[in-house]
Amino acid sequence: MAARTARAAANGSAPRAPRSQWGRAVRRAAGSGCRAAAAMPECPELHLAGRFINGACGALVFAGAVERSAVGRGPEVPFRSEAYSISAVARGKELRLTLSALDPAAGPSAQDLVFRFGMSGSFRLCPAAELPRHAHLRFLTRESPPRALCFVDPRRFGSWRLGDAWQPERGPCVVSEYQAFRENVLKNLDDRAFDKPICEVLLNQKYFNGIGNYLRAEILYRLKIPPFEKARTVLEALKEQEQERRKKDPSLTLSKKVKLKRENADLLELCHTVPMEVITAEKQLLDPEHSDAYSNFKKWLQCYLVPGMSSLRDRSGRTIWFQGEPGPMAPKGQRPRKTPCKKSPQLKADPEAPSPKVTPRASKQRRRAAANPPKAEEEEEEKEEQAGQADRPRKGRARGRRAVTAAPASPEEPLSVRRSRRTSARRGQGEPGSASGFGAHLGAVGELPCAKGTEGQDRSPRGKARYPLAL
DNA sequence: CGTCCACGTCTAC
DNA sequence: TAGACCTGGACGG
Repeated sequence: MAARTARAAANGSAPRAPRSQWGRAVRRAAGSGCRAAAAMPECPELHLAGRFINGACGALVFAGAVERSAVGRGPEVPFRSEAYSISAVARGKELRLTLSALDPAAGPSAQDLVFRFGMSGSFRLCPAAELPRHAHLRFLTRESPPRALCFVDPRRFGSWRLGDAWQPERGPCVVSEYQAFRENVLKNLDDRAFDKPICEVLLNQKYFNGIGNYLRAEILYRLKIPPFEKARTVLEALKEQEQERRKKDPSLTLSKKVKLKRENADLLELCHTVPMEVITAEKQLLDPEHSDAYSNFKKWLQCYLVPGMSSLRDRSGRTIWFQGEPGPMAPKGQRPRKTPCKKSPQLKADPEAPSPKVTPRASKQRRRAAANPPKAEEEEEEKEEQAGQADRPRKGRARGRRAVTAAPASPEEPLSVRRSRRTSARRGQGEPGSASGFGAHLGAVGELPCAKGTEGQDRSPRGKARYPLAL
């Protein structure tokens, strides 16, 4: 596709195609008797996982013990019952499962678990005989060919803990506790946390529980807020706006107020409504009939991973996608990378490259620490029978599923690769295996609440800055 | 085959 | 504020 050829064009620095683990997981699940809650773990996905579990498992009866893989990053679950049900509720980037014995007289009556999904966690319901790889926690149904509700997490950054407590440091959920979330932010603007650029603060789960990397880009993009504007500046302004609005309101009818509010949503409101769009839209994504989940999601994205947008590394090394000015607190020494617009490569010698020019070195390096002791191979999965007791046998390469590459048996090979990240080493977009690239066939989207309006191509309307601050 | 990148926390200098 | 923690897909050579 054009975007791909455009690749090296621009600055020779276009971010690479989206790694579609997500789409893959969904498609794979759809094709194999598995039902899946989509992964892309930010709060919409956690909420959808909860909805998926309540919907797909609400009527199921589970039985026996909870199985854990040898490498899962969480404790054994000390619950066993001849018949129990499972329900779920999400809060920000956490998901709580409640296992409830149907006959409480017969043993432990309930057990709560709180999950975090890391970068790759998801839940799936599959035939127990066909467990997916990396199914680190499994709840088995009592049916005759049993099925398993699995917590699947290839990268194992996810985890679970026993008990019903949410992580105490995390703030109210942007989706399910909007008012509390809003107040928590506005009441604490003197916190040093808000000294940072808005794009970095949006990832602070103490205040923005549920926002992750794709949501922050989408939210800032909607308002055209420069990502490296100071957070307090942005949010204080919003406080005043709120009061202004309140003054004018009395004269308006309720429906007008509602309309006004929707059309002038501020940053904190968007922290609620943007994730809500995903939750609403993804009814289809969870629907196994809808094999098109991933491409629908891609079409929904207006900024994150979108060709034509700029990107920079923030101070924690995460890529922030945006359009227009990066803002005053942008890290120096990085050129904003512009991804090629899908059509013509026209290499605009990146017009806006505000200040930075110096040192082409990126600030963040991913190093491969040699700290990889020869890992004891783990079989995990199917038969890791005992091994349970061992407090933490982790650290293995989980090569489940025989087949392929049984992982080099060479414990040597410290893998101490130093990764120098050339700022320029990024490539083009394009999603092989998916007929529709970004921006293609927008007409087909149908129901997706695409605020952009589906005026066909052109994802970068470069238009109206809604950002109220003088810069 | 090697390199780069990814939806997120954590803890150790 | 660097890393560590992981797997795996895409791409370049």
